Amino acid sequence: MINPHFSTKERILSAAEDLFAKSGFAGASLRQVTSAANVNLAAVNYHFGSKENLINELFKRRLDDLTGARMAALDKVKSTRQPTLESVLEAFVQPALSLASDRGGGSSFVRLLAHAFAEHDQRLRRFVSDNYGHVLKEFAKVIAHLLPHLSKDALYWRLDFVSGALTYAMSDFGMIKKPVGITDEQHRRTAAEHFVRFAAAGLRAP
Amino acid sequence: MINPHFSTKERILSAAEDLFAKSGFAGASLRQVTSAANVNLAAVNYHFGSKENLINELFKRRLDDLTGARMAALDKVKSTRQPTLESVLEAFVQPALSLASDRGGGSSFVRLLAHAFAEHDQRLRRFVSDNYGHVLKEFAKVIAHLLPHLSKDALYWRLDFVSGALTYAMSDFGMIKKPVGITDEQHRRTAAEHFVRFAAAGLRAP
DNA sequence: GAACGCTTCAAACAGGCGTTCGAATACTAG
DNA sequence: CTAGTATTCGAACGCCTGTTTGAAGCGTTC
Repeated sequence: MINPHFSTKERILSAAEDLFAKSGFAGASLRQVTSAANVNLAAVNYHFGSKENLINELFKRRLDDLTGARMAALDKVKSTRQPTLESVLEAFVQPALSLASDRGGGSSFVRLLAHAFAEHDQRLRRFVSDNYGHVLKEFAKVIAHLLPHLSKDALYWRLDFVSGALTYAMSDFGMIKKPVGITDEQHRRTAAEHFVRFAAAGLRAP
Repeated sequence: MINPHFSTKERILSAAEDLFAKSGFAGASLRQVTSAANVNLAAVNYHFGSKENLINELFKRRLDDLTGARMAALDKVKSTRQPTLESVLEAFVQPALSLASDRGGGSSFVRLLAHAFAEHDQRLRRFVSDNYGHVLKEFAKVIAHLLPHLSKDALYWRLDFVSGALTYAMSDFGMIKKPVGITDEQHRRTAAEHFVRFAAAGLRAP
C-alpha cells in the first residue's frame, strides 16, 4: 500500500491521510498510522512533533496544491476576453476533482476535508479557513461581478450551498458513483460537467 | 446545560448528541458524556449496552422524527392540485431546518449527520442509509415526475448535490451565519427560501 | 578511523478508554 | 412492612492512547 521508496516523512503523511480519512482524526491512532507506513512509532513525534501538528501538515500539503491550482485556473479564466460563470466554476471544481482522483494520493484528502467541516473543533476549522478563505473570497468577487443583480446575502448563501454540494458529492467520489468500465478521467469530466451545470443554474436562480 | 428533570436515558442521549457533534464519535468519551449528563459512567452500558449502540439509538431517535416529518410534508404536497418543484423541496428542507433550530435538542443532530457521512465506517453509513434511503427515493420519484426531460443520471447527480448543499449549509446553521438580532424562526425561513430557490434552479438546469 | 549530526528503534511512561462487577440504593407490588 | 426488581454507584479490569527516553544505527566530514 505504502511505497517503500518514499521517505519516512512522506510515508507517514500518506498513511495518515488514508487512515484519518477512513476513521477520523480521533478514530485513527498513531500506532495504526506508523504500522501502515512501516515506520517506527516514535517517528511521528520526531518528524512532526505531535499528532495535531501532523494533521496540520497534512492539510497544508494538499491545500497549498489545491488553492494554487484554483488560483491559477481562475487567473487563466479572468484573462480571457469574456469569462462566463461556467468557466469560473470549472476553475473552482476541476482542481478539486483532479485531486480527488489523483492516484498518487490525495484521493482521501477530500474526505479529510469533510471531516474537518464536521468537526466543531475551532483550531482545525480556523486553520482550514485561513488557508482556504482568500481563495473563496477571490472566487466570490469574480462571481459577484458576473451576477450583478444578486444581493450580497444571496450570493454568500448560494456559494455556501455550492461548496457544500461539491464537498459532499466528492466525499463519495469514486467510491459509489463511478460505473464500472469507465476511466477515472471520464468519470471526473462527467462529474465536473454535472456539477458546473447544476451550480451555475443555482447561482443564476431568479 | 442538561435538564435534571429528564430521565437518565434522555439526559445521556442529549449530552451524547452535543458532544459527539462537537468532537466526533471517537473524539468524545463516555466519561465526558456521562459527566455532562450528570450521570454515572456505568449508566451508558446499563441503558444502551455499548457506546456503539448509544450512537445508533441517537440516530434512530432523530431520523424517525425527521423522515416522518418529511414524508408527511411530501404527502401533503402530493395531495395538492399541482405540486411544484419548490413545494417539494420545501417539504424536504423544512423538517430538517426545524430540527436544526429546535431548542429542545436536535440542533446538534445535523452536525452528527455530517460526521456520519464523513465516516468511512460502513456500519454507521449503512444504518443511516437504511433509515434514510426510502425517503430520498420517494422524493426522487416525485421530483423526477416534475422534471420529465431530465435523464436518470443527471437527476441522481443533482439530488446528491442538493443533499450535500443542505447538509453542509446546515452544519454551520445558527453558528456562523445567523446575524444578531433576528429570531431563529426568521433565520430558518430565510435559509429555507434561499435553499429552495437555489436547489430548484439547479435541478431545473438546462 | 574517530567524531559528528541525523534518524531509527524498542521500551517504557502516565493517563484515558470502554466495559464489567458487586454492593448500595430506589422504587413497586403484594 | 416486606420481597423483589430496577436503577445507580464507586471501583476496578485490561487495553490502548500520545508522548518521551536513551541507546543503537546510519552516512558524512575531518
